[in-house]
Amino acid sequence: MKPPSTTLTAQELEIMKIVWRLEKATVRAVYEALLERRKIAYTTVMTMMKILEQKKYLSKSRDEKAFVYTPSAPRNQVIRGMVREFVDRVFNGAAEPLVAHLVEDRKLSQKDLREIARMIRASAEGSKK
Amino acid sequence: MKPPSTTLTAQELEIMKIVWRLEKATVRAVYEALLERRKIAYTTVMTMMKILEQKKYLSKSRDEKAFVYTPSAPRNQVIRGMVREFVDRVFNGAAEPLVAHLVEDRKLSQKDLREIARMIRASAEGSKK
DNA sequence: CGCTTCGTACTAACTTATTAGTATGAAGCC
DNA sequence: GGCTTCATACTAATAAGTTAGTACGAAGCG
Repeated sequence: MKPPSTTLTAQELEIMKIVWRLEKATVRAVYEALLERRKIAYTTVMTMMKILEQKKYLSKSRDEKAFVYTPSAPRNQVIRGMVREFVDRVFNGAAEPLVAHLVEDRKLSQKDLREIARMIRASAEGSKK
Repeated sequence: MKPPSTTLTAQELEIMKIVWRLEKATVRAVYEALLERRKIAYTTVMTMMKILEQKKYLSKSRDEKAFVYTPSAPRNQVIRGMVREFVDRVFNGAAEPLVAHLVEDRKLSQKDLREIARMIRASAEGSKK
């Protein structure tokens, strides 16, 4: 009785990004957005979106001619889940080493660093009070 | 002429974590370490380690009776690659939103936050000079 | 020496992911 | 009305990942 898989694969995430951006989209709209990046068949997109519906990331409703898909959960919530899963899988749940990697790898600009420092202060305030 | 796949899957990473910890290991050693967590067959571990050798994450050398596997690359380097891939795939290369999620999700303790602040200062020093 | 243990190589079964083709029906145009 | 367009449902082919069984040789033991 286990829910099978449920995590977003790389290509599923690509599609979700598009639907989040458009807020709602038909298969055709997603197909055309994807075409700008790579060759893909219309039916392939349809299959993927059907899977995303099964996985509960999208829900569909009929509108005139074609189905319109909308995200079942906000982007932030889903991404947060992916970050959690990644931190658990790679760092056994410890987030600090991940940030250490980002800092060492110069993935963060000076502006980013200032922004993070600001968030840290805000977070410290929030949990102090 | 492209190298097929090359990324570490979840179970491959589990094995790599063990080998990194032991520094070098036979199939049996990894098998026994894995058994503490879950039921798995000896030959399954062997197959996985053979795949890891093909993917160039492990290299083997004969020692007395059995093969001894050693990591081909240091842990930090491989993990850094995984972080990069994740940041690219999920955040289109932007690391700052990832940290924002960690902060919002309270994944970082006060101690972590202080440590990160320290790293940020060190990084600022390093790039300033 | 014959039997058990340990190790490797090879093979296999099953699952999930990825991509796309075919069939079919509704809608619109000339 | 017949042809093209667009949409869905169903089917399929391939690849990758996961797990493990079988065959077989070497080593050690009683």
